[in-house]
Amino acid sequence: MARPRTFDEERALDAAVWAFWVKGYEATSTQDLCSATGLGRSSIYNTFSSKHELFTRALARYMDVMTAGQVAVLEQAERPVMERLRALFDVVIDGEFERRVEGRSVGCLTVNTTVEIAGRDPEVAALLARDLERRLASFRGVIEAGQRAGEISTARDADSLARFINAVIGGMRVSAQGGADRAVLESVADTALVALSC
Amino acid sequence: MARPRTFDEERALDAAVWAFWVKGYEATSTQDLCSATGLGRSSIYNTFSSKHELFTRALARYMDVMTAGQVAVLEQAERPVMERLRALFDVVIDGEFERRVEGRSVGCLTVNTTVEIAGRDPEVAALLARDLERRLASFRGVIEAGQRAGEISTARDADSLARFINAVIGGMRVSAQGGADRAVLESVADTALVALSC
DNA sequence: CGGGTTTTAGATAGATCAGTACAAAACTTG
DNA sequence: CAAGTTTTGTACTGATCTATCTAAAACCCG
Repeated sequence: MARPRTFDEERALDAAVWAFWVKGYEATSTQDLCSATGLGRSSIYNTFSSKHELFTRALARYMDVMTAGQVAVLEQAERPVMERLRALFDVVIDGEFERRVEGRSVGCLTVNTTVEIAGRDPEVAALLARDLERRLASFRGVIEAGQRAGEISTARDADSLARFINAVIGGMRVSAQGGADRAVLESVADTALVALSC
Repeated sequence: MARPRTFDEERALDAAVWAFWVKGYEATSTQDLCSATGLGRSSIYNTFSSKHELFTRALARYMDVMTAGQVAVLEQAERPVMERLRALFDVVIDGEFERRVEGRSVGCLTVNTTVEIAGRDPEVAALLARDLERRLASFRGVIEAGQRAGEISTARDADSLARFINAVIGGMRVSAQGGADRAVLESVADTALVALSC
C-alpha cells in the first residue's frame, strides 16, 4: 500500500457543495475550491479529476441529502397529509433562513443550478431531471394518499398538484434569494396549501 | 462635432440582454458581447464603460420592458380581475415557450439574475428590488380590485396574494428551465388562480 | 477643404483561469 | 528499515479573462 489521504472525501465534498451553493458554478474558481476544502490543487485534481466532475459530485450529494430529507418528512404515514405538506414547507423555509450569507439566503443548489447551467450542460440537466422525478414521485405519493383520505381535492390529478407544489417551492426559494422575509414565505406556503383542498 | 456612431445603442443593449439572458452574467465574456452586438471592444467600452455597467443597463432595460408588458395586461380595467390574472400567466407561459435555446427555455432574466448574482452584488440587488416592488404594486392593485368585486377571497390581504402570484410565476420559470412542458405550466397557473378565490 | 472631435479596429497588458508536471514527503507492507 | 506506491505542495503552462492603449478612420462645422 501507500501513503493514505489526510482528508475525508465526503467532508471535502460538503465544503465544495457550500462553495458552489454560495457563488454558483462559474464564479467559483478552483482556487476557491482549494480554500473552501482546505485541500491543495493536487489533492483536488487527484481525487475529483476536474472542476466539472467535482461539481457534478457535489450536486449529486446535495440532491441526495436534501431530497432524502424532504421525502422523509412526507413519509410520516401516521400524520395527516396536509400536516406533512406543511412540515415540508417548514423544512424549506427553515432552510432558507438557516443558510444565509451577508443577510441573504443562498437559495437551493438545485434551483440555482437549473437556472445557471441546466440549459447548456446536458449531463447536469440529466442529474437534475433524475432528482426532480424522485421528488415529484414523493409529492405524488402523499397527494394521492391525501386524495384518498379526502384531505385533498380530486378536481386535479396528483401529478399536476405535485408539480404545483414543486413550482411553489422553487418560487419561494427565488423569493428568499430576492430578500423575502419569513412571514412572506409562510404566507405563500399557506396559500399554496389552501389551493390543494379546493 | 465629430464622428457619429454607426450603431444604435438600444439595439446593442437588446443584443446584450439576450446574451446575458441565455448564458448568465459570469459565463458571458466581453468577446461574447462583441459577437452578440456586432460591436468592437472599443465601441462597447466607449459606450458602456465596463461589462458590469453594460449588464446593469441591460438588466434595467429588460425589467422596464417586461414589467411594463405585465402591468399593461393587468390594467385592462374593463375585464374581470381573474381574466386579467389568467392573461398575465398566459403572457408568462407564452414567453417561456417563445424564448428557447436548444429546446430549453431561457427563463426570465430577473429570476436568473436574482439567483446568480443578487446575493453578492448590492447594486444589482437594488435594481431587482425596485422592479420587484413595481410588479408587486401592480399585482396588489388588481387583487384589491378583485377583492372589492368579490372575485378574490378576502381571507388573505392583497399584499400576501401579490407575493404568492410573484412566487408562483418565479417557480413556473424555474420549472420551464427544468424542462416542464406547456401543459404543466398551465396546470400550475390554474391551480394558483384557484387558490386566490378561496 | 481643413481643424477639432469622436469612433473604431487591432494590438496589447496584466491578471486569473483550469489543469499539469515534478519532486519531496508520507505511509504500508514485506 | 527499505522498496514501492500514493499523496501532497509548489511551480508552471497555455488559454482566456476584462480592460486599455494607440493610431487611423470618419465625420461635422466653419
